[in-house]
Amino acid sequence: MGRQPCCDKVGLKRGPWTIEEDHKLMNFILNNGIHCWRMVPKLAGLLRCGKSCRLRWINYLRPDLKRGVLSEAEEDQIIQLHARLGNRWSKIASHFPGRTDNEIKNHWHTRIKKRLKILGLDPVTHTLVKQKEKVEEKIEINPEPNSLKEQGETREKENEAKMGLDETIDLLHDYEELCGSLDVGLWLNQETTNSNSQSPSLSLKDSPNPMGESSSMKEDSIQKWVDSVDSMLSWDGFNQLEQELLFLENLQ
DNA sequence: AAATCTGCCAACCGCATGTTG
DNA sequence: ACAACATGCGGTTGGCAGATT
Repeated sequence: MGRQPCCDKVGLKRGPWTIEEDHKLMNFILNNGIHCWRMVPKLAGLLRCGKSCRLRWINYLRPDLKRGVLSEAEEDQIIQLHARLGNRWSKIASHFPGRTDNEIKNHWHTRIKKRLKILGLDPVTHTLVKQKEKVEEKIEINPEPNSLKEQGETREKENEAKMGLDETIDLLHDYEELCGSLDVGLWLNQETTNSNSQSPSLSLKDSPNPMGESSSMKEDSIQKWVDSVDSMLSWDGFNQLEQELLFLENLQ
């Protein structure tokens, strides 16, 4: 026979995590580490399944998380990596210490996809779509204006479309500069082959990181964190959580 | 001021893969 | 070798906040 089930899901809490739950989970992990996620909620006194605890820790509570919006440089690197790796968010996230796959995935769907569309690029294949036709369609909205007002509106639309085109060309140029030296076409071909065969050649260990970050650097930073777990009990975020919890307790 | 729309993000769900007995 | 389970991953969704009508 195999192992025991992960969780029975009956009577388990779902939805947003409270400060108190965060505090319990973080306190438990900092004191005991992670050996088995199934046991974590039970031992930490949480009415959550292990999966939910794991997700909360990885995406929100981990002390090595980098907060704040992604920089333009990070965004550019995500585009490069996506061209190369596709939707393998965890692989992409591994190039950004302190960033989570969920964060990068969300950022991709909310920001980067739009940016690529403006560039006239297909976010999936990273290839050009017929941008010029789109602009011409926009100009053709009202081909024969009758009144002066309509003529003015038409001119406005034309200018808007032309400005959009100029902006797009600039952005496209940037994109070419960004990806040109990286031979996206070659990557795409490699990736098509590799994704079919699940080749390990794209793993962090084997492929050099274009930004010069290595998996050993990441491991090193994690090791530093592990080494300093004791002092973590006084780190800022944790203190803040503790204060918030005390505040809530005082309210009750 | 209220209603509606839009963007964002945390969290969930289900599947794939790895691990254990 | 196989079944049962744990873990990791990517897709999707629900709900909140701010913007717009």
